[in-house]
Amino acid sequence: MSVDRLNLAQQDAVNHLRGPCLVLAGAGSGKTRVITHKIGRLIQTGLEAKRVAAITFTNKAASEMRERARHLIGKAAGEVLICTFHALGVRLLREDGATMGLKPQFSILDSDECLSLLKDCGTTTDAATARQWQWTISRWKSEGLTPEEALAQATSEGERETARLMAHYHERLVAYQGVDFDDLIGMPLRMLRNHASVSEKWQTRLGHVLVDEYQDTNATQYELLKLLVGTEGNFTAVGDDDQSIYGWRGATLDNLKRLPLDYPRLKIIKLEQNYRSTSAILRAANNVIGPNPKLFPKRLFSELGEGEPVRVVDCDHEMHEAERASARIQSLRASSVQKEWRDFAILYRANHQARLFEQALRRAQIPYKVSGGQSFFDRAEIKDLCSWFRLWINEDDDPAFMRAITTPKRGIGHQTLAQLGDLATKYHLSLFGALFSHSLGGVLSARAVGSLQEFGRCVNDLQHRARHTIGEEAAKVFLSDWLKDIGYEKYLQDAEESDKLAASRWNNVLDFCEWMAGRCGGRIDDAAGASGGSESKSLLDVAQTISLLSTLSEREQDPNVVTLSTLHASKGLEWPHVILAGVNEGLLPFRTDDAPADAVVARIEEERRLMYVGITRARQTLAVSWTRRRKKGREIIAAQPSRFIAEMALDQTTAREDPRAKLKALRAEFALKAAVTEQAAQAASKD
DNA sequence: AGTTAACTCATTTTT
DNA sequence: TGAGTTAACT
Repeated sequence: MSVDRLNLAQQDAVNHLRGPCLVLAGAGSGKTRVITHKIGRLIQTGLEAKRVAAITFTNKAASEMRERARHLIGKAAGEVLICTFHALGVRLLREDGATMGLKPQFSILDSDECLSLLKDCGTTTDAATARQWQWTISRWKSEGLTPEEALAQATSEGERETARLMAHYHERLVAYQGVDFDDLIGMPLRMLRNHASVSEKWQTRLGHVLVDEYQDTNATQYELLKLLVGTEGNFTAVGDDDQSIYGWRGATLDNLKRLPLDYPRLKIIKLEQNYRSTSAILRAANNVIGPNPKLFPKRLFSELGEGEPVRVVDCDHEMHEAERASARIQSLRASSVQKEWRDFAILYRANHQARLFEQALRRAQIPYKVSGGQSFFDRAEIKDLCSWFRLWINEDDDPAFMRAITTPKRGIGHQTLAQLGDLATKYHLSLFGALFSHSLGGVLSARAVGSLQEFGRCVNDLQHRARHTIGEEAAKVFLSDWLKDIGYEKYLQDAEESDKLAASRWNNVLDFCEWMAGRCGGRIDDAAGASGGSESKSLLDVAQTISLLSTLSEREQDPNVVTLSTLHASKGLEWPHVILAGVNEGLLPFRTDDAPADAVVARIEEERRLMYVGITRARQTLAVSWTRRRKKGREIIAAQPSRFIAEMALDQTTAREDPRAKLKALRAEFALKAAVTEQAAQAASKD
């Protein structure tokens, strides 16, 4: 391994091997390179690979990190614990959760299941209020509050009500042997706090902990990290206070402020050279972030040259904006050096804005992908299958039970299940546990009891076989037999109106099985970090880790297409050509008029960082567009450009939009009108 | 039990 | 504009 391609600041960060280290890594300053090199250096200087941990926020970041580490240091990278915060939490709990009364086979409930659980516990079935509860409770949990503490600090009757609900919700989770995502941080934290032997064990095991995107950590993650590294404090936190855009979900910059206080020996290193963007782009970025108060002042610079001026594009309305974005991509791609579709990205504030851009790109026959959106594992058919897996792992997982027993329909209706539920509650059993209760015959018909128990036996049988299904081929056979058994393909065909849709869902199922089998064969990386290496695993082992995943990492090699993404989802990525759309006052920054006065300042600061993140995604060219009118609900209102546009200091950094592009956009607009009238004509002829 | 018709209401989102 | 949910119906 060589250090010669690192600049001085990067070398400092890599060579500071003992004690606490904070690396303030500006956008595009090579932070992943620093992390991977530091992993390598730690191992090189004698630390066992398995005692090094690198923690990220997303599975994607973890996979990338693992890939780059393997590239740099080879085989030893496989031993390094590279995983998300949550996967680390899972590992802590599976190993030592017994100290908290948690079985090693506990289930992880996704947010939908938590939501229905909350509806169950609460007094309303209204989705909006349930979501509100969920959000509040998650917030409290991310601050490390127990239900009792939440109740104590609640300031309104509404909050007290929610806190009581939280207690109730928690009891139910314990009964299921289930945890939600926040628990994956909160429970290990309490475990390490309350059990000195466990925290000593982990402190000894981990020789150095590196944390990526440190500015995104919340209060519980800070404490967890603190307990993991002990008083020695052998850790490297890498982050950028200017890219903190997840405050609304509990991330707090206090974690950066506290670090020098909690660790007086903290070594602080700033990475200020940007290797990504031109000076013109970077200047715009610096100007936008400038007004924010600075925790650790830094100023990014680039040696890539001045580059193209940042363009500001004003549009009449949102559809016009989409057409011009599409036209810009076409004209840029046609100009000079050859460019790929994948070199372009359109970034916007909110998901729904994607639709207009999709239309425009489709009309122009430009291939694209919408990043974010619904994840593979959120699809109903995948969740159906996962509910069975979960039941094999943990019979007491009631949400999984409910889903599995009703998909496909097997003649067991609401009434029957309600009776079963009553019985389970009465005798403090899980639904599965109640299946074979002697009292069942008293409340249900023999027929109902029969089908319930048949389901139970079926689950037990599958569970037993899944445990002994090891390796890729065996898993394939098992899964296809199982799907045939429960008649899942037929279920999809019956449930779906169009054959086409049913076929595509069935295709998802097949993809998923293929992927599961691949993991059993050990040929796919274990992004959840349940176990390293590439040996064969049983189907049950594999099933244990999937609740943490959201994408099928393997088949997601970026195809050559234009990216549409929210600003939030764009963090950490980069493109040669970026279009920042909808940069309107009221959208970016998002409406600030209704917030309480003291919150407005903090809100604008975060919005400013969001704009900063957007700008710094661009390597070579950046266009910022806004509309003179925009839709708000049902009505169309006059709109202003975002204050951030003025703050980028236009006169120095920008130039007028190329008139030819305007012409092209005009032409595109005509094409659009034609398309619309055609559509209308078609619709009319249909009726 | 399952389907349709009216009705509401819209940031950011990973795990 | 559309998705998602509820209530009422068959």
